[in-house]
This record gives sequence, structure tokens and C-alpha cells, in this order.
Amino acid sequence: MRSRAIPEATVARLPIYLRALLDLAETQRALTVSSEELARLAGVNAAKVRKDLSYLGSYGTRGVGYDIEYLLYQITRELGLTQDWPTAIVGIGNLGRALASYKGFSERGFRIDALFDNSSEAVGEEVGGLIVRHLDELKDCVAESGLCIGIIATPPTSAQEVAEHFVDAGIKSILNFAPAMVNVPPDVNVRKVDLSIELQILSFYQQRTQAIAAAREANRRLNLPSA
Amino acid sequence: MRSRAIPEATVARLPIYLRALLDLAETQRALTVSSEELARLAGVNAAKVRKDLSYLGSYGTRGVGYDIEYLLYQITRELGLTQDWPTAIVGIGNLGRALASYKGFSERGFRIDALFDNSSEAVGEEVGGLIVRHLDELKDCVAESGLCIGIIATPPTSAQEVAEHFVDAGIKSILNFAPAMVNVPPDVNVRKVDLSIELQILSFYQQRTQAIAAAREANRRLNLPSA
DNA sequence: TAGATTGTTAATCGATTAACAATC
DNA sequence: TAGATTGTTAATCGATTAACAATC
Repeated sequence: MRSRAIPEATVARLPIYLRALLDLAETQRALTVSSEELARLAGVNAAKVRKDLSYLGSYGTRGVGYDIEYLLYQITRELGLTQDWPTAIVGIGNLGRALASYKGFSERGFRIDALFDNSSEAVGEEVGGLIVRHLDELKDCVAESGLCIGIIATPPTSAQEVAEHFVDAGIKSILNFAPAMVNVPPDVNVRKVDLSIELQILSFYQQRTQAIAAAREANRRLNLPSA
Repeated sequence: MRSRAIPEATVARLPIYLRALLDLAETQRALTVSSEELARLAGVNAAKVRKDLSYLGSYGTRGVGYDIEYLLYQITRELGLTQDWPTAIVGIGNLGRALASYKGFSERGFRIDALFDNSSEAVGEEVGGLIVRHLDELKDCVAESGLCIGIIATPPTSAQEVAEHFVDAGIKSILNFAPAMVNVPPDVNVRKVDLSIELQILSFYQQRTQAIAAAREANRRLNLPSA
């Protein structure tokens, strides 16, 4: 058995390479790509591309580059995108609705299969071609439809409760959009997307950028006093 | 001048501590917190909390812990959240609308100040209490309202163009939700949130989890043959 | 004083990168 | 053969963590 421990940092970049390769294949009709070119498209450096791709195996040709179709297939397979992962969204408010009708998912091969909420208003409503069901039906639905990815799009106060429903129903992968941490058993995969935190981090760098600009300006005035 | 280079990894965790501290202050009415407790709430270990907080200065008391109010103030200030960063959203489709009416932003001190689109259908419409304006008005609007954070919520094909509008208008921080890379000058801060990429990464770990479960099952059968 | 907890050091770990031999 | 480009090594860098002296 190959030693197969792809570093986390590499896994996080594979989808970026995938997108760049799809673009090359579709719009440029290119057949091969060098690490230099792929790096440029992905916004990283060439050494990193080669190192990352080497974890998948030796799929390049020295002096030539990487065969785009073949590399696309290998990355797709490695990421598990050759199979379907039926996905459910819980919490059909503003964000849940936007996610349920988000074209980007279906364009990239993800299909949302079920929507859940626990407010009697939302239940029964049609959103993005699916009928919203009550959260109590989740467990049955997992058994029937083989749901295996759960998306939390509720307010923060319900996030932990929803996560427990997911775990109880046997879902092993959770994408959490609620602004709250959730605790799950160690064999459950959780990723967190936090819109406010992204803005807060951006605020830090914005503040720093402004401070740098102000310092530069102050220096300029000192060197060129009262013109 | 203090040497002031807070590591990126620490900056990314400050908002998580902030949220945990707010929760402690509001719902628990606690006055101090230990690194151990804060670590538990933030889902990290205590050594990391102490190291992270030490970059802000020595704000704890040995034998006691950290004063919650004081730490809240220091983190808020460090993240630049004591000031307003007027924010605009470009691209008023499904996602743009959800972001424009997302309660989580205002609850955490971010106000969306302007919405832009370039389709004649969207322009003039009211969304989340704001009138959608044409993208051509962006530059004037930045000058008038001091907009300094720009959110891209367009389809991928328009992302680079919108980024260039932002840069041209003098915006220095961009949050990009479009599934495409954007190139900007080095003094512009960009963060990328990519919903499909999050699902693709989750797909990788889901596949691995299933493989592990299958291997365990196979082993079990070998050890306990035909019961 | 005894117990608790910080702030910091030093060891460790994982990720990045430059460089270059291998090879198309 | 000459030029191009990979795959891999080894150096470097940054982040994590355990451990503990300092000190409330």
C-alpha cells in the first residue's frame, strides 16, 4: 500500500488546481500544462505545484509538463468527486435559501438533495425545486436517500443541536455556516465557513494597510516640508 | 516601537476568541477566564491561547486568568473593529441578496452601505433597505461614502472586472465570493470564500472516512468469519 | 504560604522553497 | 544533442506544543 498521507495544505489546494485545469481544458483547449503555468493560474509558486502533484503520483513528463485530461482525472478521483455525496441543508432562512439555489454547486457537481427546517412556516414550502421537510424527518431521510454531507445554515443558537441531529443520523461530514462552534465526535469531519470572521480578519489587514499609508504620508511631509 | 508582527495564524484565531469572550461576558456574566477555559470554548489548546494572546501584550494575571472586558477591548482594537469600515456588495443575485440581508453582519458590527449591479433589472430595486445602484456609480460612491471594503458576489466571469473597478476606485480590501481567482496589486488585501471548494475538500475527507470504515468492516469480517 | 495560572523558552512538527539531478 | 521541465532533496521558515520559572 502506498503511504498516502496527503498533507492538509495540499488537499486544500487541489480544488484550486482543478478549477484552473478545467479552465485550461475548456476555454484554452490546451493539452498539457507546465508547473510554471499552472502555478500562475492558481496564484502559487511552481515548486509548490510540483510538490503537491507529486503526492498524487508521478503524472508529469519531464521536458513536457502535465497532461491536462489525465491530471484532471487524477485530482477528481483523489478528491472523491467521481462519486455523488448526497447533501442536505438545515435552516432555510436567507442563507439557506441562497445556498439551496446556488448555481455554483450544481455546476461543480454537487447536488443538494434535501432541505430541512423546524419552523412550521418554512416546512412544506418549495425552495430551489425541493420541498422543505421538518427536521424530525432527517434520520429517516438519511436512511432512504443516503445523505452523507450536512450543511448547517441556522442561527448560532441552533447549530449545536443540528450538529447532534446530523451525528445521530449517521452523517459523517458537516459544513457549518452558523457563527458558532459545534462539537462532534472525532470521526466526523467538520468545516466552518464564517462570513463575519472573514470580514473581521479583513478589517485587521485594512487597518494595517491604512496605518502604513498614513506613516508613508507622514514621512513624505517631513521630507518635503511646507511646499 | 513594539515589534508588532502578529502571525497570520494568530490573526485568524482572534475573531474566534472574540466570539467566545462575548459569549462569556453576555450569557455567563463571567469576569475572568483562564487560557484553559478559553481554549475549550475556541476549540484549540491552552498553550496556543496563551501564545496568541501574548502577541497582544501581557494582559493576563498569573494565578487568576484574563479580565474578560479588558481582553475584549484589546482584541476588538487589534482587529480594527473599533472603527467602521463602510462596505459595498457588487453582484445582487441570489448570494448578493443573502449577504445584503444577512443579520450576522450587523450583529457583529458590520454595516453594508451600498449595493451595486450592472443589470438594468437589479438597478433601482430595494434589497435589505438599500437601493441597488449601477456599477458605474461605484467610484463616485467610494469618494462620497468612504467605502473601503468591497465584496464580490458576481458569477466568476465578472470577478476580475469587478476587482479592477474596486482597485480603480481606491478600495484596499476585497472579500471574493466568486468561484474565480482575482489579480490585484500587492497593497490590496483579498480574502476568498469559495463555497464549492469547501464542499470539495469535505468530499475528500468524507471519502477517506468511508474508506476507513470499510477497511474496519473488512477486518471485522476476517476476524469473526461467518457467525 | 500553597495553589493556580500566566508568559516565555526551546523542542518539535509541518509547510514552503530553492536548487538540481534525472530524463523527456 | 540541446533545451525544457519534472520529481525529489535538503535547507529554511513559520506554527504548534510541552514544560516550567515567574508571580499573582
